[in-house]
Formats: sequence, structure tokens, C-alpha cells
Amino acid sequence: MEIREKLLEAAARVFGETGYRGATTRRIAQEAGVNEVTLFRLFGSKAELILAAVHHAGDTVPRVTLPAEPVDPERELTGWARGHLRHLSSVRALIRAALGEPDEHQELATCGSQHPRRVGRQLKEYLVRLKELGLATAEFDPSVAAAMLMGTLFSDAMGRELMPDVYAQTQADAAASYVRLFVNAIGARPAGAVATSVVQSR
Amino acid sequence: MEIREKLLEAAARVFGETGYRGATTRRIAQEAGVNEVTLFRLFGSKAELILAAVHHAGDTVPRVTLPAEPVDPERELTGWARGHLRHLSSVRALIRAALGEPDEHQELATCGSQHPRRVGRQLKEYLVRLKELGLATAEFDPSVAAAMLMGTLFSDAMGRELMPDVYAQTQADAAASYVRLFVNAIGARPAGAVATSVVQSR
DNA sequence: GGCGCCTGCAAGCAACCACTTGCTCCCGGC
DNA sequence: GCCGGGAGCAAGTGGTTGCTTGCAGGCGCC
Repeated sequence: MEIREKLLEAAARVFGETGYRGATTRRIAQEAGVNEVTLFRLFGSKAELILAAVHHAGDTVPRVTLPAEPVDPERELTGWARGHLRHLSSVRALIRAALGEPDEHQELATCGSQHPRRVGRQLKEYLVRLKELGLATAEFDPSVAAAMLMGTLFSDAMGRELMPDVYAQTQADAAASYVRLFVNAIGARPAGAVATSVVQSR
Repeated sequence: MEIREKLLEAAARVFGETGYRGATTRRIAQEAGVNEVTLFRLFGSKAELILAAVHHAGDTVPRVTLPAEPVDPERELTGWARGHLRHLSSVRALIRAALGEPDEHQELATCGSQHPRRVGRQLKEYLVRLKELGLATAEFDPSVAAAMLMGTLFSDAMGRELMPDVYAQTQADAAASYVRLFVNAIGARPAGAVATSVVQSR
């Protein structure tokens, strides 16, 4: 692997583990197996290196997609939620470190917020389409609903290891449970289903 | 105000703004209007001061409560959600700083997670009671549902200022919208309501 | 008055930080 | 052969950090 890339990955890893101030150039260089001086020759300064590392990490995320034409909302959303949740967990350390940085490094947080922002927009458009197709019959604001599901997954990814008692299910099962509740919330059902009436018993 | 208390509040504020490493003893002392030496004489070390400050901040949180005997789930949950969301926002900086700290300061995060854990348990018990009373008729796991609502509020508090385009509503309105969706999700209705059937149109 | 106790002030310590300089070595292209 | 550029190594710079020391002043209590 190229020296540049080794430094970028080491920087992202160390930054995720220890934060900006904790990510010393010595430690990054050592972790990358590269001389510290080389780090400065390639990136100029610590600030530029870490910013480049965060951007680099943001560029290499897998794409999780929702279909443009919904057919089975619960199934599609479940697959999507599992993928998104898995991705969030994999970059959990980085997100937490970036969020914890003071305002002077706000570029880190804004850079890291680009991806969830895109994903959220995609989810919202999917929900709009669900309504248009009559596959989601409850009254709801797609933006708010999207924020709700995105927020649920985000919090799961952030808090799961910290509060294992709260998150008892496996991640994949939890994603499915969230989606089931969400599908209830927006009154969604598969395209093939006939118009049914849900009778609240008792 | 006592010198001890001034130091605790300044420490919490500076720690929230700049993180552990950024919260230098010089700056904390200056912010508190106290000599730096006094800080060490009172608390022994920076680590003990900041830990005490986080505990102190956690002790002085307002209690947001749910009734033991639900009557009108949407109304009760909306009030509760608004209160909880307002509280989360007020300690947002502290939470983000504590979450961003490396594992070596994990006590900070665990200390900070005590309160949401308690609140989550309370919410879960409320949901259990809703089911027992037949006020929530959908099939759902109270733990998962509680995690979903708590996570939604948590993410709102953390992300609102970072992504204002995603969170267009005011906080109070957003809380009400979340709760409305949530009420849909768990099939809840007021105690006085007769058993109704929700017909999915189309 | 005298005795503790708390606090402030000035100075300093060793450790660590980001970053620089000057040098050597090695390896590919001519 | 040799030459230029990328990389390593040793050493050092000025600045900041957590923490300590020594000393002086104020304030209550006997």
C-alpha cells in the first residue's frame, strides 16, 4: 500500500480512538509504520492530514440504496436499515470523535454529516413515493418520519456498546424491529395487499 | 457561590466546549475566576476535577416524569418528550464531549449514560402498562419501542444544530410529531376512546 | 495577640507537543 | 556511472501542559 494511504488510514483510526488532540503526529506515523517527518512532508500539517483522512474515510463508504419504485415497504426498508446500521456501526468511533471536537474543528463534523444528510434525503423521497402510491396511508410528514428512523438507527449505532442492556437484540434483529414499528407508524403495506382494515381489538 | 462549585461548573463548561484534553487546568481556573493552584489543592488532579464536574452536572438534572397510570398516551408522551428533548439539548455539549472521549476515560461516558438509562427504563415501564391496559394494541416489544423513541429524541438533540435543514420544525413541534408517529406505531389511543377500526383507504 | 486555614501570586519543573533542519541512503531513469 | 527525488534518522526549536514549591495576605476563633 502507498505511504500516503497508510498515513490516511492510520490517521483516521487514531483520530477515531483518541480525538484530535490525542491523535499525535508521532502516534499516527508510528501506527502507519512511517517516519514522522514524512508525514509533514506529504501533508504539511497535522490539521490537513486529519481533514484529508476524514474525507478519505467518507469517500470509501458503501452505498445503501432504496428502490425508486417501492413494492414491499417493510422488506425494502428492513434491508436498507440493516445496511445503514451496519455502516454506522463501522464508523462509530470516527463519528463520535468528530462530534466531540470543539467548534474550531467544525469542518470535521460537517464533512461527516454529508453522508447521513444524503441518505436521509433518499429515505425521505422514498417515503414521499410511498404516499403517492398509496402504500403509506397514515398522515405524516416524510421529513419528520425520515428523521425518526435515521435517528433511531444512529442512536442504536452510537449507544449499543455503551448500553448493552438497552440494546438486547442483535443489530440485524433490532433493525427489523425498528422498521416494523416504523411501518406501523406510517401505515405502510405491500403493493399487492388488498385494502384491509386493521381492527384494534378490545 | 462557593469556590468549589465555581470550579465544578467551569470545568463542565470548558470540558463540554473543548473535550478532556482541551480543557486545560489553566483555562478552567481562569473561567472560574480562581487561581490554578487552588484547583489542584481542592481536587488533587485534573482527572478528578473533571470526573467530579460530570457527576455534578448529572446530579442537577430536572426530573421528567410519566404517570404511573396512563390516561391519554399521546398527550402524556408529548409532554414527556418535550421535557426530555429540552434537557438533552441543554447538555448536548457535555454529551458530545463525553462520547468523543477515548476508552481511557470511559467512566465519563458511563456516568453520563446513567440518566438516559433510567429515563429509558421508565418509558419502557410506561409502555408495558399501556399494553396491560389495552391502550396500545399493536404487537411490539416495549424495550425496542422505548429505544426507538429515546433514540429519535437523542439524535434530534445531537444533530439539530449541525443539520438545520434536516430539522426544520421547532424542537417542541418536532417532539409532538415524533410522538404522533410513535403513537401510531404502537397503536395507542386515549383511555376514553371506544374501540375503533382504522380503515386503510384506497 | 496568636494560631490555623484558606487563598492568591510568581516561578519553575519535566514531559510532551507540532514542526524544522541537515544529513544519509536507496532506487529508478538516463 | 550518475543524478534526482522520495524516504529515513537524529537532533533540536519554541510553546504548552499538568503539577509543584515557596511565600505572603486575609479572616475567623481561642
